[in-house]
Parts: sequence; C-alpha cells; structure tokens
Amino acid sequence: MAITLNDVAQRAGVSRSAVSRTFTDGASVSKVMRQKVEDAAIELGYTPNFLARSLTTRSTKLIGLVSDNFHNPIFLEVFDQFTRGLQDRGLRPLLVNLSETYQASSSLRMLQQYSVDGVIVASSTLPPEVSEAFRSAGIPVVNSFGRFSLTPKVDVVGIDDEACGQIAAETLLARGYKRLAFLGGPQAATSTQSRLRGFLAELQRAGGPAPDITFAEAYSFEAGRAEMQRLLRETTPAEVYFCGDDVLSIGALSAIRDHGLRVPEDIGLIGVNDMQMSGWQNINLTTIAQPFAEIIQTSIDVIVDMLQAPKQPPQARRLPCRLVERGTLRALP
Amino acid sequence: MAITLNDVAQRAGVSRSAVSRTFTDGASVSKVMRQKVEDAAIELGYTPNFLARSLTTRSTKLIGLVSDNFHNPIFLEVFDQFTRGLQDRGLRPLLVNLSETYQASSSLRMLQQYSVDGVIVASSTLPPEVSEAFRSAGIPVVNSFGRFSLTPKVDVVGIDDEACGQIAAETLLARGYKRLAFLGGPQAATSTQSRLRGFLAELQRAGGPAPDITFAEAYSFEAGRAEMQRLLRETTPAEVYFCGDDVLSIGALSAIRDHGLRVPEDIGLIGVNDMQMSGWQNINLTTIAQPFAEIIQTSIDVIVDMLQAPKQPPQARRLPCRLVERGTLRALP
DNA sequence: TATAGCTTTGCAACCGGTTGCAAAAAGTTA
DNA sequence: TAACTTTTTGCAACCGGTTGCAAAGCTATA
Repeated sequence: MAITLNDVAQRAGVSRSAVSRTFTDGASVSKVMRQKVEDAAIELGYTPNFLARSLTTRSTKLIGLVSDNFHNPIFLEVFDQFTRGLQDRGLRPLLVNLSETYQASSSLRMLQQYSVDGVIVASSTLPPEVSEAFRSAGIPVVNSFGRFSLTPKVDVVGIDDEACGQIAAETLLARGYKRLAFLGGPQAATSTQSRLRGFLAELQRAGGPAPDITFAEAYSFEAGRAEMQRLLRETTPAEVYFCGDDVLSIGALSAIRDHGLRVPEDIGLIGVNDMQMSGWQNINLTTIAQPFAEIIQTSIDVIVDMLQAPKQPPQARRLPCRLVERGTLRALP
Repeated sequence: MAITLNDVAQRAGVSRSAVSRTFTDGASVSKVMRQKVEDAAIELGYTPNFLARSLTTRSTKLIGLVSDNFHNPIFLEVFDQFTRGLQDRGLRPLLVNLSETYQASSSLRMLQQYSVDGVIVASSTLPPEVSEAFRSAGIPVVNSFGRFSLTPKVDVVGIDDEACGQIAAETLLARGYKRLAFLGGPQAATSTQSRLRGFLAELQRAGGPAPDITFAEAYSFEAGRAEMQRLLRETTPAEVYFCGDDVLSIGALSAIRDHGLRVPEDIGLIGVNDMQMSGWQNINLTTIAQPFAEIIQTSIDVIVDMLQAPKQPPQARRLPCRLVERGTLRALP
C-alpha cells in the first residue's frame, strides 16, 4: 500500500542504496543522482519509514513521557511545553499515564518494546524507583519535577523544595504573621516533606514560632477544601497557611470564604506552583512560582545530551523558585 | 546490546521461528517448546521488539493524538481519559501539539513516518482539513469534539452544538431572562457558530427577544475577561450571557465582579463544557456539560473498529449535552 | 505394524530500511 | 595521456522480527 524505498529506486532506475542515501544526512550522493531520486520520490509521494530505519540506526526519536499528574492543572503548562520542546528537536513524545492501575514495571516493558530513545518521568509524586528502573534497563531517563538529592540515582531536574519552604517562611515573617501553619500535600510525598523541612528550618533560624502542621490527602482542590473545613471546624485557625500547592490552596481558599472569613484579612494563604488559574483575577493567589519553562527546557537538554554522550554519572539540578505576590497575603508593613 | 529473538533461540537451542511463535498469539507451539523458550526468555530478560514486528504485521499499535488545545483546562479531562482508554486497549498515544508553528501537513508526514495505525484529532477548533488529510492518506482518523455534519468527510464524535445552544436558550427563558446575550469564542470557530445558530433558533421559536452577539478572541480566560470588560465599559450589559465555553465564562465572571456587579443578581452567566474548575465552589459556574467520557470512549471505539473493518463511509456522531446547575443563574421562578 | 491425519518445527524469504566494502566513475596531477 | 586520488555507486549482508511451506514428529485407526 504505502510507497517504499524500493518503489522509488525502481522508478528512478537506481539502486536502493542510492535512495536511502538521498534521505540520509551527510551521505555521499551526486547532484544529478539526488535530483533523479527526489523527482521520483515526489512523484510517488514517498516518505521514509522511521521505524524500519530505526532497526539499523538504533534510534527511534521516540521519548517516553510518563506522568501520573494528569488531573493537576499544572499538567496543562507542563505538557504543552514538553510536547513543543520535544517537537522542536525532532523528538516524539510517547505518552504513558501512570495512574494507579498501571504498574510502573509494565510501563518499563512497554517503552522497551517501542525502543524509546529516552524517558522523561514528569512527576513529583512518583517514587524514585520508577525512574531508576529505566536507568537500570539502560534507557536514558530524567526525572522532571523530582526531588533533589546530593547522590541521585538518576538525573533529576526540579526546584529546591527546601528553598521553597524557606521563601514561604521569610515571606510570611516579613509580613508580620505570628501564628503560621503548614498545610501540606500527602504526607508521603517527598516534595511535601522537603518544603516542610525548609519552612521549619527558616522559622527556627529566624526565631519564629513553631507552626501548626497538617496534611491534605492529595494535591487536589477537594482535599485542600476538606482539610481546611476540618481545621475551621475543629481548631482555632492560624493566621496564615503555607499550602502544599496551588490547587490545594484554592480548595482551602474556597473553604475559608464559605466559612464567612475573609482572605487575606482574617486568614492568609500562600501556595506553590503558580499555575494558570492562580493568576485568574477571581482567584488571585499569592504563590511561589516553579520555573516550568526552565525545568522543562533543562530536562529536554539533559535527555538530548544523554542520547549523544555515553552514560554519565547522574546529576540533580535545582532551579530557583520565586515569589509571585498577588492578593492572598496581607501587605508588607 | 538489547536481547533479541536470536539470542533466545540460541539459548534455548531452537529455531528463531519457534521463539517468534511463542510470543505470537494463536501460533502453533507445543507445551514443551513453549516452556523451553519462555525459560530462556526470562533468563535473558527478553522483550520482543514491537517496531521490528510492525514491519511484517503492518500494525504498530501507535495512535497519533493531535490537538491544539493544550492551554484549555478541558485538556486535563480529555488527555487523562484518552491516554487511559488507549492504554486499556493496548494502544499507545503518540502526541502531536499542533500549535500555530506546526503545519498540519508536517504532522501528517510525521505520523506517516511512524506508521501510526490511526489518528485522533482532539479539537473543536482545528479546521476539518486537518482530519481529512489523514483520511486521504489512508490513515484511519476520527475527529473528537469536531463539528457535526450530515455528510461528514471523516468520522466525527462530538456534541450537538446546536442542541447545546438550544438548551442554553430554554434554560435562560425558563428563568425569565429578557435581555439575553451571546458571548462566543472566536468568530471563525465552527463550534461557536453552531451554538449561536441553535441559540437563536430556539429564541425565535419561543418568541423570545433577539440577543446581543459578540465574540471573544479566543477560548481563554483573558479573552473572556477582556471582552466582558469592553461590554461593561461600552454597552449597557445584558441580563445574562451565554458564553462560548467555561474558561471564557470564568474570565467574564471575573470582569463582572471586578466591575462591582453581582452574579447572578445583576448579570447571569452560563458556560459550556463543565470543566473541573467550574465546579470549584469559589467559581460555581452554571454550565452545559459535555459528556467527555462518552465522547472519548466512543472515539476510541470508532478508531478501534476502523483498524479492523475496512474503510466504511464516515459517520458523525452527536452525543447529548446536559445542564449542570450551579450558582451563576438566578433560580427558576 | 502400516497408514492416514493432524500438529509441530525449521527453512528461507520477506518487511523497509542502512551501511561496509569494493568496483566504477570522475577529477587531478604530472 | 597515464597514473593516482577522490567521489559516487551498487552489491549484499544485516537490523529484529513474521510467516508460507514442506518436512518431521505424533497420534489414532484399521
């Protein structure tokens, strides 16, 4: 059905190799030969078959893009930019949705079957074993939005979660808040733990008060709302909450307002991520921005380097976060 | 580097065909042979190479998933469900981000190079030519969220945009609104045009008043907000706006509140889609829900059928929308 | 035990490309 | 024009699989 290299060779009256060479960069073909082949190719509407080619070249230009974050709104930014960035470099994202039902191991096997050139694990919640499995299998891998470590087992590109906690503490203390609280994501998530650690360390350093600490069940609107409702019902709320991420913050925000309290006058909120919706004027969340573009760009650079260079020791990269001031904290004194 | 069928054959002391057959459903292999081969395969850690296989079987199980909607929050629902649905059937989504920079034609060529078994074009804004190009090239294609037509050139699964406009009109009239308005998405989008047509038709049928009609520049928060700001500044606003989609509605909502007016008391709003954020209690948008799950499930069914059955005449399927009542319209009298 | 009938197995060709090698062609130099 | 380089080209083997076909191995029947 489809036009093959053979068809073109026959039509142009040349050898198969000649056709192959005209479609291979840097191969030796004379002007007139190239002309003949290209004419025949256009006439027949030929496009080379990448997969057949990959058998001998050992490169598919396929990059596995695995995530479990499909419900979190930051996914919007993340996937838009990943797909564009990969496309710009001639790579193709093969998507894997690693929701509970799918074993990490089956995703490894699957991506092996498709001979992907590399894998990007885009998640701050998947356990490190997922990425490590790819590396053990000899597949270049980078964990985007993963946790920093001084001795990482795979390449990681992410933010400095502790610094992020520190920024939150500084920001809140500077605004004169006294009764601070931490409303984290799932307690098991390493991102939550690191942010908390940085938050506590900075409070202690500054001689600030020890915060209340609670955790929501997930990084989601409902979880944030539910946990804040519980806090409002069962406790004396703090003056300000440092929340695990933006979507959680927005859930908390809705609970506070529904409870008849004002933000930021009665309770302040600060999130993490700076996703699209946080900038919506009717949300207007003060937050600590993740540098999505840089993380993604860097992740792609790292993967591309790995495709060329032989196996290097893995490295963890931390990119800086920055405060985005909007309307959910009181003003500086 | 990787283990091949040859290695397994040698290890097990059998022919290559035997190994191939043990990994092919329905092939003839004796118990003892299968045992030998499987032992060797496990021992060596063999996984068959799908791409090599695809050369002879002519099936890659790769499905091109092309969209241009990566910034719209409904993308969250859509891609989560598409990836899961495809995975459940052993298919693999190869993602294509068709933002302005990428010509539709290059995406065709690219997906041809990867010999995808089929393509899903998930967009209500891409021109029909994009999908049609795939069909002309002999690649099974379905346009999800596409426009209905009695004589479609490709298979389409979407909502009935006219019925959607009709539901909006009925809903608003039932609530006693008199000065209605339509705030559409980009005027060129066919979805916008169809919804408007249905809206107008029903108003006319019911003897209702002719609505004001304007268009935002995109299906986006900023566009909705900007257009509503303009309306509030330059016109006497209507009593209620039927908006092109949810994200547009939420932009409009923010503009109205910022202008010091109340929703729904001063101005009512109704959107289309029922995306995640519309249900957030601090948004609480009344809207017309698209049956995402059904559209996606049906799209996948259609593509899977096309992979088996020979080319059928294309068909357009319309799935019903339904009203989701929340807080941006006044109550029924 | 011979024979027919079914199942299992290996051979070899093929899928659509790439590539090392040597022969052929073209270009240089003397 | 001859001898020597360099470039271009085709042959054939290979990438990792599948599959039609015929031979080999079994089982069942007479």
